[in-house]
Amino acid sequence: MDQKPTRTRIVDAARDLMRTAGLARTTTKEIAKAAGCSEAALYKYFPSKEELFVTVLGERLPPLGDLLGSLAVDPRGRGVEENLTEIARRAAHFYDQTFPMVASLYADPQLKARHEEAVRELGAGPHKPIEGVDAYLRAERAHGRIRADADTLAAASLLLGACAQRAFAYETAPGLKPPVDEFAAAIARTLMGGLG
Amino acid sequence: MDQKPTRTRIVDAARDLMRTAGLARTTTKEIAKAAGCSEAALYKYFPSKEELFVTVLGERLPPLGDLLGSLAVDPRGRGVEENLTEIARRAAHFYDQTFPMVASLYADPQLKARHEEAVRELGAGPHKPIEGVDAYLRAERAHGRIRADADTLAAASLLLGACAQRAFAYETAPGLKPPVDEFAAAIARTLMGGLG
DNA sequence: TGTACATCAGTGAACGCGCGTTCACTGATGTAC
DNA sequence: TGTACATCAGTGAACGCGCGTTCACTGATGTAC
Repeated sequence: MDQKPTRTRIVDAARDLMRTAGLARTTTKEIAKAAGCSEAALYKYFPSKEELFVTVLGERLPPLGDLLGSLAVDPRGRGVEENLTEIARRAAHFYDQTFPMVASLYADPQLKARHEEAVRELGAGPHKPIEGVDAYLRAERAHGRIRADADTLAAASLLLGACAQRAFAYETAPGLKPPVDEFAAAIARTLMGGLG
Repeated sequence: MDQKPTRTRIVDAARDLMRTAGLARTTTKEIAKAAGCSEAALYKYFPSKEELFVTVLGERLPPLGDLLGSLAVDPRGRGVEENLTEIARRAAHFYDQTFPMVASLYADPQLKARHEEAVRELGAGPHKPIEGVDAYLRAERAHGRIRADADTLAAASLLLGACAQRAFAYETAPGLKPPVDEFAAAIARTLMGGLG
């Protein structure tokens, strides 16, 4: 049984620890142990621990923008509410996966700034999904499938905000956390129908 | 000019550093410098640095629940959309203030667990504001001021989720961050009116 | 009022530990002739 | 095919630094008689 290359094992191990053990407990010693190599080996592939972290954030954070793009392209197909449900489902899953790692960055502003700079250069960023859904909704509006006076940016903020918040709002009461499917359907329906 | 008591200065200094410098850079040395005392003085008031952090989180995190409670009590008064706008305004401000500190906790699961335990014992928690708004909306529904079939929990998740997400979604593009007042009004209006 | 002692908030200097990082080295694989 | 050397992935052990924490101490204030 051949192994994955050492570099890959190191980056994967670092990502797993960042997700589960927290940034502060993700030491070079722990990374090396999880990757099955020596601490010294880390420095054959990365000039510093910070550089390894930046690499993890750049290579191992799933991009959300793509999924939304593919939906936005096709204005026909299913109903708007169904599309919003699907968007919400994917977004909720995405935030569940990435939130702990991204939140960790608030503990280390220097690393956070480096990550944000890298993200900016790629033309990405946490506001991009909002813009993506906004663009999708504007397309639907142009086709007359939602109200002509709808505030598409506000609607996008509501939908994705609910999904993001779901990732951390139930930490102290995990039993109350709504299942993804029901949650996605409920917020899409409510957003479409309104309260008034 | 008399000073505040040393203990107060220490807790305030720790809170300020946690907010601005990040958990990882908030060392006993920096706290002492900011509080204008020696590092040894910290240990006259707190048995450990972690205990000081727990104290900061317990004594210096503004509670959001109260504000919502006062609104929910009064079913008369202004219109629902106005009330939702006010709730959103307060929530957005609250998350702007507290998000960086709470997010930091993801970097240190041990501290995070201790904080969550303390919060749970107080009967509080990040899902409580959602429940508060949910309760408010159910009261409005009982008075016939919103649709009889409205999903109040979903609506609460949407409203507060948007406010929470606003606190971090514009980190890479601060110029795009919507002003609180406009933002609150827009999401309340959109939530009331719906898209369909 | 003066003296002897107790209390208390706070300090400077040191301590040990774990961290990120570096160093000199090894053993396996490839290559020239 | 055998020999001498080069390359390369990876290591064990050490290093220095900054961290949280502790220690013996000080100087000011209160108190008993």
